[in-house]
Amino acid sequence: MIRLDSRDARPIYEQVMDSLRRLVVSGAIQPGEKLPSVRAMATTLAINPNTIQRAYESLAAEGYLHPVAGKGCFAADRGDIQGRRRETLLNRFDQTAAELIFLGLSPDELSHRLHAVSQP
Amino acid sequence: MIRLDSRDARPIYEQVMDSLRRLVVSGAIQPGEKLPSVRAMATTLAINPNTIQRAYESLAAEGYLHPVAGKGCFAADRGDIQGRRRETLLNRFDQTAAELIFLGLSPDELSHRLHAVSQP
Amino acid sequence: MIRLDSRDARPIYEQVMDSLRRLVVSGAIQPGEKLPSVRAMATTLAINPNTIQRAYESLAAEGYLHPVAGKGCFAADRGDIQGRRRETLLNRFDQTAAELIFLGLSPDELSHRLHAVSQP
Amino acid sequence: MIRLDSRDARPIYEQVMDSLRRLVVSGAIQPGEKLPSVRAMATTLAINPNTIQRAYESLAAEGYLHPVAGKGCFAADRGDIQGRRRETLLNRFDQTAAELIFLGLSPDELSHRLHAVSQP
DNA sequence: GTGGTCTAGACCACG
DNA sequence: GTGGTCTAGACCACG
Repeated sequence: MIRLDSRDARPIYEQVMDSLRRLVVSGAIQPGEKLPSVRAMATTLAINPNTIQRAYESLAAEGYLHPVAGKGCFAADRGDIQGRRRETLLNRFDQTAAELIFLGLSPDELSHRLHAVSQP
Repeated sequence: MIRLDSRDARPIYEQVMDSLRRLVVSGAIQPGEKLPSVRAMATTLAINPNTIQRAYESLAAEGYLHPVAGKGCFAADRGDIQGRRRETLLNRFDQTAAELIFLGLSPDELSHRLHAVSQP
Repeated sequence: MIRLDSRDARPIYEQVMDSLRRLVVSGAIQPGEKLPSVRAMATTLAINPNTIQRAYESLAAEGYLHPVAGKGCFAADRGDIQGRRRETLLNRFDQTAAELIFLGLSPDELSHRLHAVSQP
Repeated sequence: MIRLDSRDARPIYEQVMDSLRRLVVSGAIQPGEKLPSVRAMATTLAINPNTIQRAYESLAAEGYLHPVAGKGCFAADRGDIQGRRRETLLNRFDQTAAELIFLGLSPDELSHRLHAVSQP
């Protein structure tokens, strides 16, 4: 489920964060579901545990998961995800859309894409 | 017009690239228009010329501007912008939209935003 | 016939050289034919005469044209073109072909291209 | 393996790029193989690390290698090489061939060279 | 240890 | 004057 790409210039912990967010967004990981332990995931991905630890901490800061001492990390409910993350995404959405429209795509085409994305 | 944010984790040359792209996309910089010279902009922003040089080079690789040795850098036409940039933006658009929809925004709300963005 | 491209990173005198070589190679300029004077061509292309002068001198060094004092520059016969230019081209040919073959093109495909090039 | 020629008019980073491309094309460097670190190669060639860095970056942009921060640079697979590089080479191939044919070489001679190049 | 970024300063080709 | 190249040296993130 989590694929690391050595050709990807981004640091590994960011790739891990991105993969986990996508699994949550797609429903592959359900709210309240327990995530693999830091050590387990580090072993599976053949990665330094510190790297997974950092990804988990950052996702917890965003509200995507919440750690329970001695029990592990659990996927959060949508409502828990920080407003700051939403702002970041809305800014990115506007800027990306503006540039795509500048490059010749019509708002209707992009609208179409939106509905395709929302009904997978 | 170009604002650098020291709290922004991204490197300076990327912030410069982003600002310049936005100025082109918004029409504040017109196709064919001459940009400030590497040294002029470096002085204005109180940044090392090499850093501006790098931003200009990367924007040239994307097709956003074309340098003419001895003359200066000029904003390109939309048609000159590399297809790879478009793909990057479409991927970002889909992922950002998917996460926003997961966070509770409806496709219709995002559609509204699209049209707001396209008619400034 | 000679088109300068401001988007081309190469210096103008090289672009001029390249255009003139191509005109000779294609037969658009015949052996012995008189070329426009430095001043005439500079005016036509809206370029500094020094730039044309440099292109003419370099082409003369390669054997592509020979200047006649007080008369102008004339296109040379094939036999006059320097052996050094031929060596340069053969090296470039081998290297370019090797890389194309590495990238997956077959020698036969390239052979086909050769014959297409030779019968325009 | 990498030879720099001070008489060569091309900048050092391009000479380095050319040498590395040739090593990859010839198979002396295999896909996935690790290249010397930026600093190691800089020391070997008695060149500033920034110059090597630039060569590596440009080769990465072409798809010839991919850097992994903290790990090193690795030779890519053929499939990763950008299509733009292929177009550049095809243009160069056609022009070089056209000029060689103009200079008296027959397409058959060049065809022979192709097969010699492909079976080293 | 490795690549990524940045500064400071220099010289050159082009036109 | 302008962009292009190069050197020297520094600090940082990542793992």
